[in-house]
Amino acid sequence: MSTITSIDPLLLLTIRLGRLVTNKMHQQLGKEDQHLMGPHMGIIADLCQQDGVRQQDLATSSLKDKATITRSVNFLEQEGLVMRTPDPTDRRTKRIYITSKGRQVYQKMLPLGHTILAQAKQEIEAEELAICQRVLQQMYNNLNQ
Amino acid sequence: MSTITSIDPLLLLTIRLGRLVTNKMHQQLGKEDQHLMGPHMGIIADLCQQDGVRQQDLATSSLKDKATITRSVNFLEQEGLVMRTPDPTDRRTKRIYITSKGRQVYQKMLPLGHTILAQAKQEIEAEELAICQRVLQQMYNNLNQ
DNA sequence: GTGTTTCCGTTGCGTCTGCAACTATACTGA
DNA sequence: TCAGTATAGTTGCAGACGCAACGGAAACAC
Repeated sequence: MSTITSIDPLLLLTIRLGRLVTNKMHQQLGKEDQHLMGPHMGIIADLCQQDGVRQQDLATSSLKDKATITRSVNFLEQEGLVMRTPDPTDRRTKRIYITSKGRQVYQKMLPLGHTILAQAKQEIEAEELAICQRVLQQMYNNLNQ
Repeated sequence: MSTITSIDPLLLLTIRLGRLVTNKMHQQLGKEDQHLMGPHMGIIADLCQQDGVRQQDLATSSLKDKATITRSVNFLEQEGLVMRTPDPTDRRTKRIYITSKGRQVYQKMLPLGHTILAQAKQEIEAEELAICQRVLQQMYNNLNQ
């Protein structure tokens, strides 16, 4: 992080907003669930939308290194939230499936997330939110070519 | 990071955009300067705008822990980019000043940053960029109360 | 077939990070 | 004045991360 985000106010905001949201989320979780929060939950959320993907897919969608994904999946597998199954046609790859316990945890996190989001977006017009999202997406695409 | 950013597309974008920009920045730096990039440069950028602040101030402005700032300032001091001087009226605090070498490094990073920013913002109307920034700021304020 | 290249996942290593505990100093109120 | 509290910075510790190197498996060349 940093250098460039310290130059440009818009990008600085993106970083700060992300940090702030994460902190809020963590505060409002019960002690027994805090160890589940954090970077691993992004994978759970991903899997709830598309199950049975490869670790490499999770890496690209989250913009993290595949090594990091390996370790996250290790953790989630130990916690019983996901399952690793070998791909029948390609012995290199492993397909990741979410378990029912994994879905439960996700359902538990969702309302918390929605509350924080509602607070963040209050008193902002829907149209302006849409523009904001479109601009960020465009910037991302511009850099990602 | 994550949980919530995986739920909300706008917040997911903020995280991804920040990561992408950092990666780009790092790619375009010469080998001998890459070790200067990274989280420490945010402090340099901060100091170029307001010199002689406390470490705690740097922590709050960057939303990082004061322990992290301590270690960053250690690094920057070793590299000769900043100076720690005791506060004359409060023996607990130390004032951080940027050195001329620090300013030089910052001036070196600036054009690189502007290039990447120009690429990111190309073909986006100024007005929409302004709206985007305003929305993010508002969301930040909403959460930060 | 064999050799080369490419891809998936794992592991080792170093860096960045926050939290908690600590020291030293400043402040506050009886 | 003195006890209690708050604050600035440091350090130990553990978690998360990326990069580089590796092994196994596929794909492609010839």
